[in-house]
Amino acid sequence: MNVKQPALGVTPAPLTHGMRHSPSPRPHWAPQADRMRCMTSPSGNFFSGLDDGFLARAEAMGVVDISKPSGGHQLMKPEGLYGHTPDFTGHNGGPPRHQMPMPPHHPHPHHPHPHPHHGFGPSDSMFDQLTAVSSQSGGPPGMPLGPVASMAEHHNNVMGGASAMPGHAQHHQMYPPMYSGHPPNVVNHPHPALPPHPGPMHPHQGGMHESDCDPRELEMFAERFKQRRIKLGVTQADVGAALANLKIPGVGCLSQSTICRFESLTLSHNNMIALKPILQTWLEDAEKQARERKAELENGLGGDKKRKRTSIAAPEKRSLEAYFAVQPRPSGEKIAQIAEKLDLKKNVVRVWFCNQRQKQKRMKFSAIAAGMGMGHH
DNA sequence: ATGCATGAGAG
DNA sequence: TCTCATGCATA
Repeated sequence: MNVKQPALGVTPAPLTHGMRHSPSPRPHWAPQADRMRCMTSPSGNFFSGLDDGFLARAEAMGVVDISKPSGGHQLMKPEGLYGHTPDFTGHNGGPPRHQMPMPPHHPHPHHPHPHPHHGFGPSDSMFDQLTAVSSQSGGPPGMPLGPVASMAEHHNNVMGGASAMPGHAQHHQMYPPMYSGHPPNVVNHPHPALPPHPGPMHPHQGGMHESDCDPRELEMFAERFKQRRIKLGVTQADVGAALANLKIPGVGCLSQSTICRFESLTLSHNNMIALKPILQTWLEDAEKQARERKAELENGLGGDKKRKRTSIAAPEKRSLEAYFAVQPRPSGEKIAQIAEKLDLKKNVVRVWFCNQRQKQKRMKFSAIAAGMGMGHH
């Protein structure tokens, strides 16, 4: 039932266009130093020695736990059989949501999860093995992208800062396709030609300004958005589903996850910028409707197959983190080696690294703001 | 709220 | 094969 629709992405090209050029004030998402431990050392490529040395050393340090490749992972049961589960998320691939700003949904409980971050301190020897970290991906760190291929291309530079990471200067995909992931719920139509630039998004939200690229601005918006959303009694999932009702070309619905990430600023900067106008439009629309309803009152009127999710055990995860610290971009071969050592599927390891890299890049304004000397909150 | 996964687009 | 946007499933 909840078939994924090959819809295009949510973000209509123009969405992001408008301000693409504004010089990003600064590297928005400061790479999290901690994790960014991609040290470099004169001796060649770190992982090259993985098979032997690295692992052994890491293990010795208690960083890597090779001793128990106890099938580091297990697949979780499809059904969320936890006796309980359903919090607001319960209706995930569920039925289409009702209208928009709908009825006040119960506030959702949330369990804070402290993530104990293991402070594995790779020894020097470990790092000595690494270095040219992303030599392959090559681009000069901190550099905004090189090849100014197409017009469209330079658009995505709003965040050239992305290249703060060693191996990230490589490609910069164009903006439009941005949201072309595989949005299951996105109910929009492939919108082929979207004017390259202007006509920002929607009449509703008043056009984009450079301020929209400002991390602080985004942070504030996200905060306000959340508060107002809650005030409307709408859940994150509701918002995501309601987006489709906006009828904005190319914009379909989004998942609770995405809305949540938007509010918590854990999306990439580009993504935040692209989504902002959409959510802003929704918010204004929803509040308007709420007002209308209120006025009326005062006037006396009146699934299918579930995907398995691999769960990587703590020891294996620690090992992966240790590897990641040394080399966030291991080659396919290294990945295979790691996978074997940890008794994980190669693909699982590969995806883990991809996700880890992506995670690093997520916007965390708190951190950024702090780094910017913005002592608020 | 977040971990792991998918898939498009780019190189 | 990587990045990136995004989602499902789960804690």
